[in-house]
Amino acid sequence: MKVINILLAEDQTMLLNALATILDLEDNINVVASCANGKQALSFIQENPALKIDIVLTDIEMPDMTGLDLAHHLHQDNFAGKIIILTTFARSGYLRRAMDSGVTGYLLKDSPSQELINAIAKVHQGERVIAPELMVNAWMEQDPLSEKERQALRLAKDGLSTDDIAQKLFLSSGTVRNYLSSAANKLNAKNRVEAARIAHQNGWL
Amino acid sequence: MKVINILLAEDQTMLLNALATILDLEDNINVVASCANGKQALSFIQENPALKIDIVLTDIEMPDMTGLDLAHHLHQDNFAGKIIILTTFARSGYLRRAMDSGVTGYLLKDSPSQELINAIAKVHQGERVIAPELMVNAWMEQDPLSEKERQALRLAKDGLSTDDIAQKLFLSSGTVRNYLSSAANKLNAKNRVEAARIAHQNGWL
DNA sequence: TTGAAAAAGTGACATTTGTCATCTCATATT
DNA sequence: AATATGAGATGACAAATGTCACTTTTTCAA
Repeated sequence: MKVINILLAEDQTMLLNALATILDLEDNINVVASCANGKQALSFIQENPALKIDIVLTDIEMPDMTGLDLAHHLHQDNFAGKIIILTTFARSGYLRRAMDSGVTGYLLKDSPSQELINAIAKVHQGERVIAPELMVNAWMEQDPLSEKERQALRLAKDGLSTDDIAQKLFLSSGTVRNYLSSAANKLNAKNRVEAARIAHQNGWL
Repeated sequence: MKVINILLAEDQTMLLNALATILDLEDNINVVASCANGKQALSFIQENPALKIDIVLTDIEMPDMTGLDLAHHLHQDNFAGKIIILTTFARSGYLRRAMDSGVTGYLLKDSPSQELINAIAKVHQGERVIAPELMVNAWMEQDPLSEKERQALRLAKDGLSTDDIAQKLFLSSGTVRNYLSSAANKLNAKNRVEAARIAHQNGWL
């Protein structure tokens, strides 16, 4: 029987350990590395070019380097294996970015662990596996925000004042207000706070 | 050897399944039930009074009923077993409420799975186990918010306007502004958004 | 190099939010 | 009955935010 070599990247140690254990219980799966973030995973892969890694299974939101950034880097390096994203969030923006980075599997942490095991087998055989929750509104509308609007929203989300945001972004406060106003407009929000919430929920921040 | 009977409550199915699997691998641990939220767990316990459950291991933030509410109910019902909280967040407000509900273990999902297994053994022997990250600022300052301030902040966090909040709480908009103002004051925040963020981070919402 | 587009800034005004002193009214206290 | 006490309301003002038309500056391709 062919063994599938897997690298894990997940910042929640409890889940990382638990996943490593249950995957290793499968006799056609071999966990070759457990990493706490994208940077660790990327380093490991680059420093062990001889090691055959069939699948990288990674979370998205992690410190140092996110799973999306990891996928992006691997894609550019022509990484030979497949990439599966395992995340809490059914955000269409995340899925889009994942697809753009050549990801072939996107599962939610809400699904049963057996589904992960099935997905690993399918992806290894060359299939795509996308959690059904995402297919629904996946191609809804894409991120309407400009980069500056995104940056301003990100700061506004934490309650920074217009002036504080202006300082951080090296912009005039008037410009910041313009950006936030247009962002709220694009997202049909009544104010910057609601706009930030909507953008965040869609994976646009 | 004495077997420890455990009930799990965790809304993230992947983690729930994985934890159930690795705990069942331990030969002195028996997972008697896996529940998706506090309500399910409470029902199961109430409907199976004959079943001996030594430990309830529960997440906090879950739909329908949180782990803190579950602990509160069990405490009032004089539940015979121990309760261990397993959560992502090191929020002092959560810990305080947990302690008030007779919880004897509080672990973070950031810690390795082996630590959970150790904690289960210790708690079963009557010890308390609190994640060290919590001890640091645990008794810092307690929740300074009034109930109305809390409610107002919760709504303000999502970007509701003063008037919207007033409607939902059946208060005049002036009163809402007073509450939000005094909340921001208590939390040393510059505005309602920052106040909501601080309160949320401390587990006060 | 020039001229259209994009990015950033300005100014004016309306609306919302923050602050605070004060008022009302129902509920306890004695 | 007299009086505290606290939740909620009000009004006035300051400050921040939202909106929009318009100007200036930068960028970059023809």
